[in-house]
Amino acid sequence: MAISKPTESELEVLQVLWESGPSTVRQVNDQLNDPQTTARSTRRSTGAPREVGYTTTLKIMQIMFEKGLVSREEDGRTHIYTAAVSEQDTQSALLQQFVDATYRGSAMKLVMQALGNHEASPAEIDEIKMLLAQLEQNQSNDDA
Amino acid sequence: MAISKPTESELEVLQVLWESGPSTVRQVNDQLNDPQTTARSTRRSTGAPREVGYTTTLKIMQIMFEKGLVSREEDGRTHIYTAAVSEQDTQSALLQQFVDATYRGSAMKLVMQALGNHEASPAEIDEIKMLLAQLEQNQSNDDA
DNA sequence: ATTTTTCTACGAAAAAATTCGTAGAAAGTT
DNA sequence: AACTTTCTACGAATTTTTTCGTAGAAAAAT
Repeated sequence: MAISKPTESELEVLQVLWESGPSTVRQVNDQLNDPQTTARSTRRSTGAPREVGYTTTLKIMQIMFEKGLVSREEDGRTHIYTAAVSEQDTQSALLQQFVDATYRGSAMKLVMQALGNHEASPAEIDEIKMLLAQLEQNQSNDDA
Repeated sequence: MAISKPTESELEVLQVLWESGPSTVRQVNDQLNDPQTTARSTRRSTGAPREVGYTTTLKIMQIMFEKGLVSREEDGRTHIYTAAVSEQDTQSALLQQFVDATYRGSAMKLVMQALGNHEASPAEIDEIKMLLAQLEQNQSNDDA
């Protein structure tokens, strides 16, 4: 089955779970409200860093549980939530949708723009070069 | 002022306007309902290719007009709509948000994944190499 | 000239996503 | 033991986005 697309809020929760590992609702909610945290980009950039209510986060995580995006385990009175979808797979799925919706399917256009916008470090550039070399390698193998 | 983030549907309309140029509501709606068209990826991939009603498209475009996402000109009884935001700028803005939301700000991770997933052609790889060379060039210039 | 089609405008229903209040149970505090 | 805090569950209000029905004017077709 395909990965059910998480909403914006659900993705924020997943980011926390991926980054911090299994967590309680309280821990996730604290992270979301922590202005230091790198996640919660959308909210952060939109002016006032509004507080997310605890029950709001709870509700979202309960919905995610129903959808199978997270699993949970009882620990006494509280629940410990764990991401049930991998970061890689989710990112891939979202990336595909994003490329289709925003770049009409042209992944290359996206790559070029991302590279152009981002100001890559030499190390990063080298990393990409290596990946490219690898891709070329595979290509000639396919021909043989 | 920052570009107001278009919704999914609004983006679909923009794609048509960017691709086909100034158009009437009728033309845009026809495009959206044309299964040949490359746009409307999200909808297409989601099972049945449901028809979008004319007044639905009309309404969306009217809202976009109010938001300033499109401009329009009267031509007799009908309106001819034109994208009021550039494809480049919009893509850049959306890309930024997407990178933040999905890759916690790491554009490189996105680039690597996009390249890995996509199966690039030799020509495309060359193009990227050139861009990389250019980026390196700029970098050494910065040092001087 | 009458009928049919094709527009826009408008409002509001429907659907999706987010937010939060309240209640009750369990744990922790004083 | 009484009080306060901290959980979950649940339902519902809010907000955002999408969809469409209806009305009336203009144009086109018969």
